[in-house]
Amino acid sequence: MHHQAKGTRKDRVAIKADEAKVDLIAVVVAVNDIEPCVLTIGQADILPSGPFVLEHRSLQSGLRGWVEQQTGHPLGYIEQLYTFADRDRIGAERQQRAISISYLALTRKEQASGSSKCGWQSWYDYFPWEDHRSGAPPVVLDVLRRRLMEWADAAGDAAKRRERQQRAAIAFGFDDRRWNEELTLQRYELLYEARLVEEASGGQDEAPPAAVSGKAMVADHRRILATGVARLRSKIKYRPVVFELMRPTFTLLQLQRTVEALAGRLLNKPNFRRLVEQQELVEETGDTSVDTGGRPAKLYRFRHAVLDERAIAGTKLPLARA
Amino acid sequence: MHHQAKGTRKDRVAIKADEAKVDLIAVVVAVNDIEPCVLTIGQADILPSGPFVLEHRSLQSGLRGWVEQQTGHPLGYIEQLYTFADRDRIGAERQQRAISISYLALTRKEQASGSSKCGWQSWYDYFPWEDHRSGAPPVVLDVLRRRLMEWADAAGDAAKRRERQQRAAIAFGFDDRRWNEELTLQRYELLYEARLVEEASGGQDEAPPAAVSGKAMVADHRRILATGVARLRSKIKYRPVVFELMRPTFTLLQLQRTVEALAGRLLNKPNFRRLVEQQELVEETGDTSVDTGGRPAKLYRFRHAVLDERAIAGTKLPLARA
DNA sequence: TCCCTTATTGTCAGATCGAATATAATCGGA
DNA sequence: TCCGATTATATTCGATCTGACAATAAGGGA
Repeated sequence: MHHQAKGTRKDRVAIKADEAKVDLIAVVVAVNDIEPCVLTIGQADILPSGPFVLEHRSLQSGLRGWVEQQTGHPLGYIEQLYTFADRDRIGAERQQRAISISYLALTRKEQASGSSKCGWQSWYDYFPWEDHRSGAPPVVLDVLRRRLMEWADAAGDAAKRRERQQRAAIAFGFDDRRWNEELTLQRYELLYEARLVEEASGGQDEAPPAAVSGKAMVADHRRILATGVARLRSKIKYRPVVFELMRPTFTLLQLQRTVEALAGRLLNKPNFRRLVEQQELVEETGDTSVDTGGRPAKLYRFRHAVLDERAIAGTKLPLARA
Repeated sequence: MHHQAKGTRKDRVAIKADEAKVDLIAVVVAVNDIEPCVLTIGQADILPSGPFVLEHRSLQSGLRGWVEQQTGHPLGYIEQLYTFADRDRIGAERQQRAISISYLALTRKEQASGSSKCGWQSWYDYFPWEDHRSGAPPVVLDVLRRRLMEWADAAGDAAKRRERQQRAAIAFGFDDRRWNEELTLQRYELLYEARLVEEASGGQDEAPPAAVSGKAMVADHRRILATGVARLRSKIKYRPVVFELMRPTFTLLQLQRTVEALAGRLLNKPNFRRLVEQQELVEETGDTSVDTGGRPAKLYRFRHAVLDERAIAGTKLPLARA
């Protein structure tokens, strides 16, 4: 659908030469007990992906096809993340554009039919600084903080130094600022800019700290993963998407642990209960769980009716600030 | 970046044949006084767009180029909206995919260098049912309501009828439900599905009501516009993007009118003031406005510092519920 | 039975939000 | 110049929401 108000006709000629290769790429998320996981292939450094071809009915179905073929895992909920235009890729014979359309998908591990080369990897292997469930990880953040300050000090003028310091402080919550779990992407991009992640330092350039900078991924996959994490952390606050990650029935504590795993921070139990219940997101099944010590917990199921009733209105899960 | 875990090599062959044409398309928004406007070309039925070609450094710069060329209007703030894969377009000689990457852009009308064939058109010419600043528009909604109920009744079984009724009621706030201004896209899609907008009824099919179904646009441009409206209505609540639409200095009432124009609903004046001030989004210039009757209003400017300080944290403009 | 663990319910103060009211400043006309 | 119309700005009040903490309930094991 190309409309020209004015301009020359030579564009018409250019169009033929400017076709692009379109890739679909998936951030598939599941949570088991307390770890948020992403589906990977290869050496746990590649996100499932493949080209969008004519056979595909739609972008979504193309994505489902590739993920299922590469990992044997059928997808449920999916949503578009972002579209990147990768730098002119080296097309052997001629210049060509590569477009990557990324998606976020939510499932449960069990749905996997024990297939081949796919693996589930914890988010926090790639982003060790993102898990604040036991407080801010001290070792990791101390190292990163030092390296970030060095990076800031290396800037040209004083204004730039201050700007870098402030950016780092906001993103990572330095100087008794509040940690904001939604800034995952900004944090990764900051570390990239400061060459503190492997992907940024062409090779062993400035040798970033080992266990603190996280596991690297191919190309820009880790950045896409960060985009997915950020999106999901934001979305669980106003849409009932967590339930895509839950078993058909669950206890409220399991639900809470799942949210906490995604958010990377702990919640207040009574308050969590209150909000889930007063929003009527769940209903009791009547059963109780076989639990591990302590009083048995009631089992709940998601009230699918809310999807119709409130249709995307307001469904906020409260994330504690403490 | 195409990674295969397994699968045949024949994909490699397919890739060459499966290149796609990529289009960039822009929803450019400005507000003057009290009307939210979108930048159009043609008979006010086309959004600025053009192919993404090799000359473009990036998607964003490509978009800026096309908009500036077609409308003479430079863009400031832009953000990606959504990527569509249009149904296999009729490529004359061979099958080909068409990908549309849509963007939302915010500017001010004055920045236009009085250029050629472009025009600003009120949102509400395309979506007359979306403007609730003087209450729900009675004529429009009454007609739509009747037509939607007819559509619901035309469904096969009773379950489907009820489901359609409920969807319509939620989207449009029937039966003393609350009007949710963010559901612009759902409402348009519902009307499309019910064939109450011109784009859906192939030609003069079911002749939708004239002034109530709004001005039509080419292809799926009106749907993209609806996506932009919905995104912006959502975003102004948690990011200080309104200021992209304001002059360098403004009164608080002007700011409020702008937000109201976008949201399509009225706000409570003291409360609006309170939130803007307590979030320190603005600072006084010291001047007062030459106004139209009544006490002169202080002039404010946006505190650009908040962009650094809070970096995308929480900046909610309160939209009244009444 | 006591104690430990976890579930579930309840309370309370502070922050927030919506609505309404009160005061201030300017203009235009009597 | 005084008055009222108009708009800006400031303040108050009550309802609701939120976060933090405390209290009670129900099971298992020693």
